[in-house]
Amino acid sequence: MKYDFAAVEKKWQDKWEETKPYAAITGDPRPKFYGLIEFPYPSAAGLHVGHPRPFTAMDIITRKKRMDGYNVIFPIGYDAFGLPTENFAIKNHIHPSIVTRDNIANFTRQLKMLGYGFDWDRVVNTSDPNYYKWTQWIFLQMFKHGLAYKTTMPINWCTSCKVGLANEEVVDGVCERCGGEVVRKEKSQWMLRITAYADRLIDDLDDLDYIERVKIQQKNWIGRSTGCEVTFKTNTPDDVTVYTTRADTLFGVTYMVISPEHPLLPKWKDQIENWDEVTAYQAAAAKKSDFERGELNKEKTGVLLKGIEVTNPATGKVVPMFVSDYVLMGYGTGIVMGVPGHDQRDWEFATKFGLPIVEVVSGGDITKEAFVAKDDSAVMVNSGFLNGMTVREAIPAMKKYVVEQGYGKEKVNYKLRDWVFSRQRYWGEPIPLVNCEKCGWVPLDESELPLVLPNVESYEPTDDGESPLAKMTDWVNTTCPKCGGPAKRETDTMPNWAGSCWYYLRYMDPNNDKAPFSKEAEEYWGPVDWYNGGMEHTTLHLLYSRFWHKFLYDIGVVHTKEPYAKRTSHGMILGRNPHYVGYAETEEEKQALIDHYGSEAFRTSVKMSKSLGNVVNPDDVIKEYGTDTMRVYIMFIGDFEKTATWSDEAVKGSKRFLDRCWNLLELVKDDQAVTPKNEALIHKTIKKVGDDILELKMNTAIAALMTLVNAYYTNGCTKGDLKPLILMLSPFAPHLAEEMWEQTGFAAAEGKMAMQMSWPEYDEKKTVDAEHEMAVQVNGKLRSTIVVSNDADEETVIAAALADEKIQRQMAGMKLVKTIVVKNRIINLILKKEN
RNA sequence: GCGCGAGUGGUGGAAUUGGCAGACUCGCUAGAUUCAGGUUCUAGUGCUCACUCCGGGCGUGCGGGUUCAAGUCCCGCCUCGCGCACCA
Repeated sequence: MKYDFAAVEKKWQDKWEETKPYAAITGDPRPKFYGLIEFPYPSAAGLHVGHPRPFTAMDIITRKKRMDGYNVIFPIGYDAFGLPTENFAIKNHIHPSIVTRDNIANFTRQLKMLGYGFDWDRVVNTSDPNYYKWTQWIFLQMFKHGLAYKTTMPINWCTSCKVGLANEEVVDGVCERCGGEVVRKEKSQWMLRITAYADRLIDDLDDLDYIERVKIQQKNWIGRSTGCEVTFKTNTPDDVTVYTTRADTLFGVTYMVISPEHPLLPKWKDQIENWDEVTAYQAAAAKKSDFERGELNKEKTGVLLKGIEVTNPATGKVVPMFVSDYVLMGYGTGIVMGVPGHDQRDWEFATKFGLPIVEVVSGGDITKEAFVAKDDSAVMVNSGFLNGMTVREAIPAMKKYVVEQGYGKEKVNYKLRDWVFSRQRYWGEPIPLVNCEKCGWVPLDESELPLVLPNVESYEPTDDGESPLAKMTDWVNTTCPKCGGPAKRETDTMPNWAGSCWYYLRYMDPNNDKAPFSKEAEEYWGPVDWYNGGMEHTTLHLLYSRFWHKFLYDIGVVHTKEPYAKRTSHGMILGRNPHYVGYAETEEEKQALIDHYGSEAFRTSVKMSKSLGNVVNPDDVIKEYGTDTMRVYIMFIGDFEKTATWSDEAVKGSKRFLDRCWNLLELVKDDQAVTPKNEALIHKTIKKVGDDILELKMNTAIAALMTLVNAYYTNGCTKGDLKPLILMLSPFAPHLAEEMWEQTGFAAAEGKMAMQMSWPEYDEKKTVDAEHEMAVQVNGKLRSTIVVSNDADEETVIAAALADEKIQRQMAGMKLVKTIVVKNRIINLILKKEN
């Protein structure tokens, strides 16, 4: 009887739809387990093969957890606001809400087809007013607590999307989403004060079970550094303050540099003798994009500020000041002390402008390059009272001196900037604030929420940088909730990251219309026990939502400091590179590819993309092989954390494995006892598969199941053998497992589906074979193997090894000088020539 | 440049504390089953020398080292991927 996957999968999916075995029960006495995957953005293209990798993995984990007796919540939803939908809507003249509705319907169909154990009664949609009402509510709480503020600042403006971007959304100087050119534009923007949480976002990582590279990346992104500010006197009415982490090098300062955007420059206009030259430099710097300015290895530029003198507080010496764009206005104080002996950038600048280079830390050759000591045990020279100290000692000594003398203070700095929270686009949450001439920015009353996104005629973005909502004068003109006077609504919308900051909380109580979620639900389900998602969200969504959660904790809305107890990450699924030179059939084709693509063509696999024609559609795979095959293959493809390349060929192996499982039904003996020859392997497999699932090693778990099935074919198979196999198969291939469970009569006997059974138990003692094969080495080289009983002592084992025929041959003319025995593994005999 | 990770057969990838390298796949070879096979089953498959048999040598990016024993540990390199990037 051939396995009819299409009919069987449909049958069980219908049954699950009807009986809802995946419903999560708030308040249930069983221990809870909250497994979370990043909810998809419902694009018009539908699900691609990248989605099933993390989804299937968490589906398997949550199924295993259910079998271990947990009350599991495994929810799904849609991150539905955002630019691609809006752009698609504009292009096809369909309203974004319609596009979203259709895309969600398609995603839902595909996700159901994959047989995931989601609780479909908890679906959330961030663009639903019942949802974004609470996104707006949280924003208002932030506003009331001073964490949201409006300011005019240069922002990253994507010329193609016509929208402002957060720093995190600019990659290699272009828009992360569309690759469009990003320029600087002065705009009045809503900002969220994420920097107020910088320390906690770093420090609280220590107690979390996140994979290390996520922690490291977040720490690096926040970029905390501890140093001090030092104030220098000038010959102007203004002192200048610099930030440095290397206070120990203060004696090595030979010049100062100020950023071209620094507000002190215009103040000094009359005192700067070469003002024309300076303004010309400022103009040139302003023209460059951030990306150009940041490009390394380019030659340093700058202009001496003639007439400005700065006094080094440590030495009392007067040094010149320059303006140069290698100093950033956005970090530190916008003014830097130049220590060319011990900072490579300063060294390059000083070399170019012929400035003196002083050695204050010994150990390098500062005529060739700056000496930046790798460890802090280098010794100070030419540094007054610091002489003879190590760098390690000198830094605090100088800090102390600076503070005591009143020259400055200790200071912590961060690379993290506040979060640009406005978008000049239509398809996002309206910001629930109005601007009153008298009262300024006033929040809507909470009873007014949700502030619904109005229907507009034209939601196309504008070149002037105003939101499409700005044209809706009826909607924009309103009254002030405070004084009743005329006021205007904010017309920018929130970024698409807003809705995803708290969706995991809404899942706990998705239909609540009195609060974002009930206290009981949050106290029962929180925090998320295991969250899997892409590395690309580490410094975006993951950081943002930790920030929001901490704020909610501070105002008493949630009971945990952190939203996610554990975070893992999956690797990308790549497609075959059709331009890989090795795939070319003729020499001419090969040459043409090399000429045309250069080194790029040498990669065997690349990101899937429509233009390359290497996109794999899950629908097609499921149609040809079935859902269970898709699930097993995407897990078997390789190490979960690493990138993997899709192979149509290899899918067959998973299909064949499932067919072999099914075909066991034809040879199974109607006997509830376990076949003795299979017993140890069954116990070993139960242990291994169970452990592997919870370590995300699905590939080796499946390999172990394959080994077990192969053994059944060799040793024979009873119903007693089949039972644990079906149960172990159930998280991976739930449809096949249920069908086999039913066909073998277990379903009737147990009165439950396989997925509702307990995970099979194993006996540690029975995982050990009665006999072991041991390797016998002579002088470290494998020469033979012997079989010994499990409890054989060392003497017996050595005796057996020496009695072995092959070993006997090795022994001729040799004497035994030493033996090493590793229990159940290896015997190493050290032989020497007999003289 | 800095940070993180990875280099293992024709292929994807396995290998607890250092303990038989290549589990499990795909592919390939041979045989069986089948009207047929893009089905199924059985056996084989790192390279190489010897193949009548016993067997020998070499093998985890490169070069050294520690050890009875190294894919795994140490030192020095190379290559690739990802992240950050003038952060003072």
